[in-house]
Amino acid sequence: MSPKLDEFVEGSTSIPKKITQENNTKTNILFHELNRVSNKERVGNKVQVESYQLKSYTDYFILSTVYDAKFNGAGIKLYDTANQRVLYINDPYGHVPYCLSREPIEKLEQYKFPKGTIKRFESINKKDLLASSEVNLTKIYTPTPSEVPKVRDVLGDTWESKIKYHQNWLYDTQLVPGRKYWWDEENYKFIEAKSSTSGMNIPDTALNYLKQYEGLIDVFIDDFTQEIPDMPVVACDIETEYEEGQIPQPSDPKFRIICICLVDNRGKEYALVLNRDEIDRGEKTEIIPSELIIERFTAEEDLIKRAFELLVKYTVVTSFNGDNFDFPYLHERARHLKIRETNPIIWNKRSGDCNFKSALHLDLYRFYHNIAIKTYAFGNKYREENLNAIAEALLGIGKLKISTGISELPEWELINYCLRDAKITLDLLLFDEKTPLNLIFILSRVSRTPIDDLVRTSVSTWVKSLFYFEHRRRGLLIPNPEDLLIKGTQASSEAIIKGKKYKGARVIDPVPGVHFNVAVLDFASLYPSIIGTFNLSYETILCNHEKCKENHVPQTKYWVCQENRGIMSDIIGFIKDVRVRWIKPESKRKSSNQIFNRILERSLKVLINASYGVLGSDRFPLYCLPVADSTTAYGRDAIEKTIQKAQILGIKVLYGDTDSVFLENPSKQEIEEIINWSTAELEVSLEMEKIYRYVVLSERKKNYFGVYPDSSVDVKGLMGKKRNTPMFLQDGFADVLKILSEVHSEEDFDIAKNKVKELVKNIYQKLENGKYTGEDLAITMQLTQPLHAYKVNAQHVKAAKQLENSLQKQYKKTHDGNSSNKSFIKAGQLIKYIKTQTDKHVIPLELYTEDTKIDIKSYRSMIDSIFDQLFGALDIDTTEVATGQINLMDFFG
DNA sequence: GCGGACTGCTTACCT
DNA sequence: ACAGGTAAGCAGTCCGCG
Repeated sequence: MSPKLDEFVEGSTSIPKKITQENNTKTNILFHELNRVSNKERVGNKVQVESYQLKSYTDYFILSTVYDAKFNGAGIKLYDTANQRVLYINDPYGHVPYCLSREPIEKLEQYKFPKGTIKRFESINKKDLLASSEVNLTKIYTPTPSEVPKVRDVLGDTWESKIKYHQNWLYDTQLVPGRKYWWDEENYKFIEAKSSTSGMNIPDTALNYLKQYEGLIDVFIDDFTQEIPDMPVVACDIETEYEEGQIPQPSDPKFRIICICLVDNRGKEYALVLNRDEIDRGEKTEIIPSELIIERFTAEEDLIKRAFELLVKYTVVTSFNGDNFDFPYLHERARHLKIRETNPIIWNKRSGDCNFKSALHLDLYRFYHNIAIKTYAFGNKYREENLNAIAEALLGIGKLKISTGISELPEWELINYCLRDAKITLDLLLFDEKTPLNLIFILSRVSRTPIDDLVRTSVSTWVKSLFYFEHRRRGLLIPNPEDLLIKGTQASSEAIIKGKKYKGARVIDPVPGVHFNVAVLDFASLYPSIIGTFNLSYETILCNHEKCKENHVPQTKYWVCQENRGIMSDIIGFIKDVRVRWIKPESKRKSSNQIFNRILERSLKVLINASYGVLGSDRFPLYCLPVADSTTAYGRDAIEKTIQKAQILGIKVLYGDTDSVFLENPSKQEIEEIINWSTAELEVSLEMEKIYRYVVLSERKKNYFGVYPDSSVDVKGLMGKKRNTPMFLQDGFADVLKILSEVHSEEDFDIAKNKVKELVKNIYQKLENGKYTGEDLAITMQLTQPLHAYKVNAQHVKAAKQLENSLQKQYKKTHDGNSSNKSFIKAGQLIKYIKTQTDKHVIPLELYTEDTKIDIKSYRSMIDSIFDQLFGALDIDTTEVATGQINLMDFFG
């Protein structure tokens, strides 16, 4: 029973007869012979076809799936560990696309479907959680995935018809991307491979908790314990020529590619450069490493071909913005130069994605741009999402500064520049023992999202995928978004912010002043814990059981089911408990797996923290308002009860936000008592988060700073920290904090205050005397919309408009009076401007000159407000001055 | 015509 | 295209002033 390998070579469009044998009705998976397993690599004009056969007892990692239109079925990318190659195979299971209808076959047969829409009908049973009963459904098979929308058009009501085919394939086969499989030659299917590194046993303490999650641990265990393969990775960066004011674009690839750098994780570095007579070689600098292989080309075609030849050797190709620039440009430039046949890049113009058949493409711009990754995985360490900012924040090195435009750069400098970009790109995927790559793998496994989709999509897609996969595993009908609306579209609470759907967290009024010895307790993963503990899920909220109505959600009119475990609470609770009961303690223990465990912990945190948010988003396909509304209601209840408890114990609560309480000088016993009480009474675990030597609170919420016992400072929300504060003030603020961090007692404050006085006086003087540069004074603000979309002519918008005008004028000058039809200033861009005494009150930094009249008054009031925030609070305990209302000028004289 | 009270827009932060 | 809550600055508007 040996598979015929060449049955499906390129160009063949017929489907083998065996595929029609739709047997195995038990699992609804269709088997046929493995039709084609080949990995093509073309070198030069020769086409090499490497026939390949899946072997038994070989480790294959499933990387991703796609819909392969040529084959009309799923295409699967496997990583073959034995040969360190990516294999692209077509669906060996013979899965057929479908959607579901509630109508019986007889009824469906009366409908008129466009010709060729229906393959066949099949009657099946599934469990409908909303009806809490079995339902009879008809599975409507279609020839290709593109007929599914046509079925929907005719029937109106269909289920599971909006799931992407390549993802649906994974849910049906229950194969998990990122995980390791063996090929079972006898049965023509993948089987789970034994993990060589599953040495990580679950400690009994954790296991006791995880037992309650019926069988989930068996299903997910390999996600957490399996090793991640060591694959050949290459980072790629290209440089092109360009003209002033014209950014090279794939849609018009008129500029030459002058340099391509490739850096891999096996120590190889390539610089492919175009010989240009007009360009100086320049001086070879020391920065260029000796192991760098430099290849020079006279013809751009040869340079590109060589890049292709190198790229196809790798399993993972990584880039920074390769989806939107490097690879589409390379693709189109190759087409422009008529070298189509060796082009390994697959550019999906509609989605904007670039892929390789023989490799995974991971565009790090898209990954780091992901807000959940940015906040939960990297703790907001980088504030801007460009290569330089991210690399500087995470690696400590940024892009190279260059002396002139790319086009005019001496060759050595060009190589250095391009090489640096490729190097930091590689590092951004592999730093800290491959933290980002491992993060991608684990998230992909747990969320059941193909790896290349994972990098390009946001948490809502990941959580959706996880929920869908689990519905399918349990034989449950996946509800349509409309089905969930029966639970109510009107919130039970009223939001404090206008335009929001429901009420959120509770923020406690701070007690202004300086407080020594403050303990901060917080609830561990408050919202996920609530969802898990209180059984919140779309089918359990407002359930049909009369008895459950007693189990009401505090501060709302909702109740929650006590009979059945909710699917959402089960999954979210499970992952939360894996994290807090098992992985988190493990990641603090010294072991050979410690770094891996830390990454694992962070991956779970990303999923967990985002899971509540998606439930409250009306764009999420399993959006359920009462669930989100209840989650925050339980949250408010928890923090309010904790404050009451503290007060009963006689401990002063100084502040609290959402899931935290700041306690004034509590004893160890008191802390312990509150923590024990909360575990028992609230069923949500409260933890000791941190202790401040002292904390300075103002009358403002979400604004404070605390000093730890080791003198490090924790600043929250203060203006001095915000990025739209001019640099001279951010610096001044940092200096003041440094002085304050050295304060140990109330007496120290007097000394510190004198130092601070001097410092602030100095800032005033420097401002008056014009000692600050434009950079120092510039206010940086993000333009979140395109210029024309603004309703209000805000200052940063005014500045951006001035800059746009000036750039247009400049363009006109260099292009014979033709004005550019595109705008130079785009949404998302940061605008730097300076406050002036000109008619518009602002000027963009780019147009600032020595002669520009600064609006000193404005800047002075900025100094006032920034330091008022600090001293308003400081003065309360140290002097008897009233809260925060003193003007700094009066105060410092 | 001008300033204060007010609302709404915008950004950046906190949890 | 994950949530709501808070602070701050400014633009724009209305109102009262006779």
